[in-house]
Amino acid sequence: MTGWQQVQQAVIDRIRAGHWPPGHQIPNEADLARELGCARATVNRALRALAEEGLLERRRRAGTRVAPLPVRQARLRIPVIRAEVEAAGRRYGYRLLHRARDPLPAALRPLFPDGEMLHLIALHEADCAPYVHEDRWISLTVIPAAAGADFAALSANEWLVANAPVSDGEIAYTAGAATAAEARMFGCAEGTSLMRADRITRHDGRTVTRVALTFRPGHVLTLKL
Amino acid sequence: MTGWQQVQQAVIDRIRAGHWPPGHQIPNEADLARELGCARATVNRALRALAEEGLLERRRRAGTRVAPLPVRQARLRIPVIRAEVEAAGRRYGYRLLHRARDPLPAALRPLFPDGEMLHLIALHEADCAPYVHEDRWISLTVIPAAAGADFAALSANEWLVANAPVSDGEIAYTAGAATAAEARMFGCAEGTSLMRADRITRHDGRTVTRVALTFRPGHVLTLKL
DNA sequence: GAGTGGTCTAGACCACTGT
DNA sequence: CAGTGGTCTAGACCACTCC
Repeated sequence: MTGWQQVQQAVIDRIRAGHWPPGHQIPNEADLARELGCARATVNRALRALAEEGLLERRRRAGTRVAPLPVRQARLRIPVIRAEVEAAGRRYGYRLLHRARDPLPAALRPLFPDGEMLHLIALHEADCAPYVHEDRWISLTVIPAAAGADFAALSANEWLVANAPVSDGEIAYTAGAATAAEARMFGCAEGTSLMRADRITRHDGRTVTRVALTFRPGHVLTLKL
Repeated sequence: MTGWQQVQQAVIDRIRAGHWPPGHQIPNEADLARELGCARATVNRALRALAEEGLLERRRRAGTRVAPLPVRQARLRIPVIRAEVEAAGRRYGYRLLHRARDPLPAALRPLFPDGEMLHLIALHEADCAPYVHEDRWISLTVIPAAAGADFAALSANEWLVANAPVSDGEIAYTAGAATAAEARMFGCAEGTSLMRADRITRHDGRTVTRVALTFRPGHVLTLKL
């Protein structure tokens, strides 16, 4: 009965009971281990998991504290669009609409200092209906192999997850009104609310790719707590 | 040079190099430890982290496989709205607009079988301008103490994180058009695109609270890969 | 039944950082 | 400088599950 999950529960219980209020420094690992009758490694495992969840804050030498404002975190599983469509039992389609070494718009200049870029525009379809519109820029300086990839056969996303080392990035979601062109494409009224995503992927501090996605009307973004 | 991060990198390198294609079963922990010259616990730590990231799939007896389609995951830190506003250097305001034991709408009936509910409507403000509109239902069966809480002084979210044990839940984001009432509240045109969130929080399989949030125009939802 | 990952232990050393 | 968490080790036992 000395599992790390029990240790975790014991800590949670004391926080909930008010014995350890927000901001309070809790005993160090060695003391907790002695008190709970387990090895320090077990306590470490339990506390590390709680810190990842945002319930605790840990710093060397400074010790472990109860987070002042417990920040809840949710996980978003970002599916490859093809998998998302097929999981819904619909037929996936992909059409490459544009591919060229276009000059980089000024707005994106800060992201890609080197400038040698590949520009792709594509449409993902579900049962032959437009599903997601994709406007992507890929740095040929960071990923030279992209110049020779056949993006008409395989979507850029799928090619990149298999061929590009990725370390970090961000996604920003916003709600926006459909332009006239988007309204035509999705068969909706101009001004309809659409979900947009702007995704930047980096490796070693250099931007690998930036993609602007526009989802069909009614798209739902689901996250698990 | 036998840290778990080095083990992790070694595994990633082999996957990238194509030695271990998607779906391939990789050597077991003991063999990998011997080959890389470290303890099995170190290999375990590395592989467990990669499995959490979605790059590997692990099952007892069946071994460890490279995920067929590496599902990238992003983390959303869900801030307490007050902290979000204050972090932007703006003054936070909170107004409780409605509080009553209203009858549960039929649409929400399946979520709360027991039916004794508290209904709250509130507005979060930044620099006196509407920031987020909140429409919340709290189960008094699951959280009886909520009946006596002073939600005029402290937002329901902050009260709940401090007083309600929470195990899991979901958030669903959508883009929608502003209703006439929302347009008046936010000072925007009717039909303006707004980000909405529908959040359900559970404990022990019972729904604790359900909240519908409507964000001011231009809200950006940012996630880190 | 046997092989795999999941976990625990006791001890040790290291890295960081507050004082 | 000293105290804390971060990590590694070698060994052990257990839980699950495929064969």
